[in-house]
Amino acid sequence: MLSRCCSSKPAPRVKDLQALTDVYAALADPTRLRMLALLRDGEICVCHIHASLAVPQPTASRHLAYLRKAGLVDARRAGTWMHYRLTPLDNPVIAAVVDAALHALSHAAVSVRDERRLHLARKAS
Amino acid sequence: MLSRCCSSKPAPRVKDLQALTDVYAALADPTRLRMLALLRDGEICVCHIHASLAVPQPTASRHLAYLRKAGLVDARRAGTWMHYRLTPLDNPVIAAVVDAALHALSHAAVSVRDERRLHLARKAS
DNA sequence: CTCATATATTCGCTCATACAAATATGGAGA
DNA sequence: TCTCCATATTTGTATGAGCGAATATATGAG
Repeated sequence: MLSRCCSSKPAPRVKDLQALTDVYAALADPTRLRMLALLRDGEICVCHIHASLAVPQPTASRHLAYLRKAGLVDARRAGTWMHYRLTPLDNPVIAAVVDAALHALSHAAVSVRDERRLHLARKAS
Repeated sequence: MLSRCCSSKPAPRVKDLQALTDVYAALADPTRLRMLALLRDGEICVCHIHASLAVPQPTASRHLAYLRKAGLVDARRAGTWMHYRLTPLDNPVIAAVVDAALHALSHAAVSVRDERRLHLARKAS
């Protein structure tokens, strides 16, 4: 049987599976996973994201738009630059899924490399 | 920075992101999620799966093959019947991701309904 | 061997997404 | 206003997954 867990919490719900499958679809791409891993430490502008991941700028923009539509990231304009950050998720069930992804990403070698490039890019600017 | 967690464990690794994105792609479908939720309680034969989910048999078979190729389920033949069960995952990082999915599914109303139909189907046979 | 049942695969189609390249938008500063 | 730079979107194309319907395989019974 589906065990009754976290019964003390305010009854998180996943009404239908659509919300869940949308999140998983957003996570099912290496470029988007690398972006989320980078954003773990706070907001980053698009220029640094596409430099750190070494992907073309339109590609970065498209994937960030995808993540934004999926509700996983927020954007903030500051002059010419757009800064992206992880969305604080209100649904604890979804939040746990995303946390598991971020945790898994911390074990990926490519994320460590991306982060190193991010620090270099930030120092250079 | 990507925080150093579970440092006491035997160094789980995600060499490239392919393994991770494959898992997320497998999870990005409502039928497959419902199947995994059902399999949480142990192995089930295909006939009960497609009856519980109320999907055509070829659809059930196709999605089960997908999950098997993704390494999330195993199959065992017993005469005419095929019994599927969750694969014990050796990679703890991947296992945590799947556990998060199963936990999320325990909060989905549709999973509760599927499970009820499973009990009815088993009683009837 | 033949039939019936359980499971798997193929076919034809549609839709969504990925990419590269080009173009458009929008703010900053001269 | 004009121009540059950062960012976003569009276009055209290719790939891949989903489904329903039909068909194929495999096991057990007679």
